[in-house]
Amino acid sequence: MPTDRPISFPKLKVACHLCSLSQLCVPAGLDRVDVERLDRMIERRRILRRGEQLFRVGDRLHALYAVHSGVLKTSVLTDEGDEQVTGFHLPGELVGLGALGSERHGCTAEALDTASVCELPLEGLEKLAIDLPSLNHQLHRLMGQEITREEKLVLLLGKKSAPERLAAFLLGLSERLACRGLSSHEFNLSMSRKDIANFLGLTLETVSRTFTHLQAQALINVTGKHVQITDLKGLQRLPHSRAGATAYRGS
Amino acid sequence: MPTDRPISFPKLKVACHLCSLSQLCVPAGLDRVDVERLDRMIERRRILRRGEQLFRVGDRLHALYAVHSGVLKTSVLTDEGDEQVTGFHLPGELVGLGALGSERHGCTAEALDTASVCELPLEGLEKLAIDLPSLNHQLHRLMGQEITREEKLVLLLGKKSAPERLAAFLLGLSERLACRGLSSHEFNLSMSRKDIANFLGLTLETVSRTFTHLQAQALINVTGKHVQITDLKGLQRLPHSRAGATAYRGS
DNA sequence: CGGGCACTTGAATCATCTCAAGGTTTGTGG
DNA sequence: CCACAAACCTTGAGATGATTCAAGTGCCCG
Repeated sequence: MPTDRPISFPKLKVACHLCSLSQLCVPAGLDRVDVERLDRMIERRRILRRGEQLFRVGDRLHALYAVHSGVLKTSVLTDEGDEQVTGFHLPGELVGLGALGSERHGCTAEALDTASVCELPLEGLEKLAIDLPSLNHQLHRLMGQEITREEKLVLLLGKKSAPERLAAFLLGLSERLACRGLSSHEFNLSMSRKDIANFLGLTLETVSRTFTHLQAQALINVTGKHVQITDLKGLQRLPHSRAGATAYRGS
Repeated sequence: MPTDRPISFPKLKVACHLCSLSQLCVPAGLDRVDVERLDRMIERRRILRRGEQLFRVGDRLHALYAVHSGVLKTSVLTDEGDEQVTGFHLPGELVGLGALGSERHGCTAEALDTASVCELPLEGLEKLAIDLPSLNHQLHRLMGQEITREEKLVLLLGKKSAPERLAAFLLGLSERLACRGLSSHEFNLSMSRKDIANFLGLTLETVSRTFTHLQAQALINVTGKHVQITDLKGLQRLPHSRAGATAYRGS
C-alpha cells in the first residue's frame, strides 16, 4: 500500500513559506527561520471529502488543523443530541482551538466540500511554541481571535433579528473572502440553507424567506448557492431594531 | 498619602499559594516553585465597587485579571450601542482572555458588587510563560475553556427556549458555586434580572415570568435575589422542545 | 427519465416581546 | 428611625417575529 510510503505523495508535503495563506494563518508574524522550523514540524496535508469529519466531540486531541482549501463547519451538540453550528472555516483559519490545553475535542469538524487541511501535531506545536516566543504569541492571538469571534456570535444570537443575522453572516463571509483575494461582492455559498439556519439560530424556512426579502429590497441577488451583494452599505445599515422585518410584511 | 506606600496595605499583597482559589485559578497545575515565581510577578490586588469598571472595550491591554472575591460581568457592544452580556465571573475565574495576543480589550468588565481582582501584568506573564511550560499550558487550558464556555452559550442562545435558558443558567451557577465549596442548592444572585435577561437573550419580563413558572413547577424557590433549587433533576431534564413553555400556559 | 434532496412559499400558531401599571426593595437625607 | 425617591421586580394584555406544518418547485445524479 503506497499510503504507508510518504514518498509516493510528495505533493502532500506542506510548505508554509510557499503557501499564499501564510499571512492569514499560523506563520503570520514569524520570521523566515521560525517558519522553516514550523514547516518541519507540520506532518502532512489531509484531504477530506464532502461530509467527511475531521474529528468529533470527545475525540482525543492529537493535532490542530489549519484549513488549506475548501470550507469546514464546526458544531457542538445539545444534550438532546441536536446540532448547533458554531462556525464555518475558510482557508487559513484554524479549527478546534477550543480544545487546546484540554484532552479532547469539544466540537466536531466536517468538510462542506472537498477540502484539505494541514495537520499541526500538538506535541510538536507545544514544544516549538516554548522555543519560539513569536509562535507562542501567535497562538495566543489566534485563540484570542476565536474568543472574540464567538463573542460576536453571541451578540448576534442574543440581540439581532433574522434579517440582521443573515446580513451579518453575508458581510462576514464577504470580508473574509476579500482577505483571501477573492471577490467580496459575488461568491458561492458552500453551506446549505439548513447549515446557515442552524448557525444563525433560525429555521431553514426563515433563512429562505429572509434571502428573498433582502433580494426584494435590492440589497442582494441570490440564485441557489450563488450570492451577489448589490448594496453593501444597505446591508451594513439594515434598519435597526425590527424595522427590517416589518418592512417586508407590507409587500 | 498612604496609597503610595504599599507597606501600609500589607493585605493587598497577593499570595497564590495561600489562596483557597489556587486550584481553580491560574496556579492550578503548577508546582510550588513555579507558583512562587508567579506570585512575585503578580503586582497587586485591586478593589472594585459595585458598578465600577475594570476595563472597557478598546482599552489598551495591560494585564489579565483573576477574580478574587465578588462577581464581575463582561459585555460587548453592538454597533448601535446596546450591550450584550457575555458572562458572569466568579472568584478564581479570569476575565478578558479574549484580548490575549491582541492590543486592546474586546469587552468591558464591571463589578456587580464589591469585588477584588488580582492583576497579572501581561508583559510579566508572557515572559514567565516562556520560562514555565506548565504555566503556558495552563494559559492555553484557560483560553480553551473560555472558548468552550462561549460555544455552550452560543448553543443556548441558538437552540433553547426561555425556561431552558434560565434553568441552564441556574444550573451553571450552582455547579460553579459548588466548585468553590459554596452551597449548590441555595444562593444569592448578584446580578439583576436585567443582566440575566441580557445574558440569556431574553427580556427582563420574560426572565421574571420564567422564574415564577419554574417556581410554580416546584423546581425552584425564588425571592428576589435569593434562589433555592428544590428539584435539581427536574431542572436538568426540563421538558425539551417547547413543552416546557406550553406546560405552564395551561396553569 | 425519475426519485430524492434542497429550496421556496403560504397559512396558521406560538413563544416571546412590548407596553403599561402596580408592587417591592434599597438607599438616603431629614 | 422614618419618609421618600429611585431602582428593581412582577404581572397582565395585546402585538409580532419567527416557527411549524404543509404543499409545491427546481435540480442533481444515477
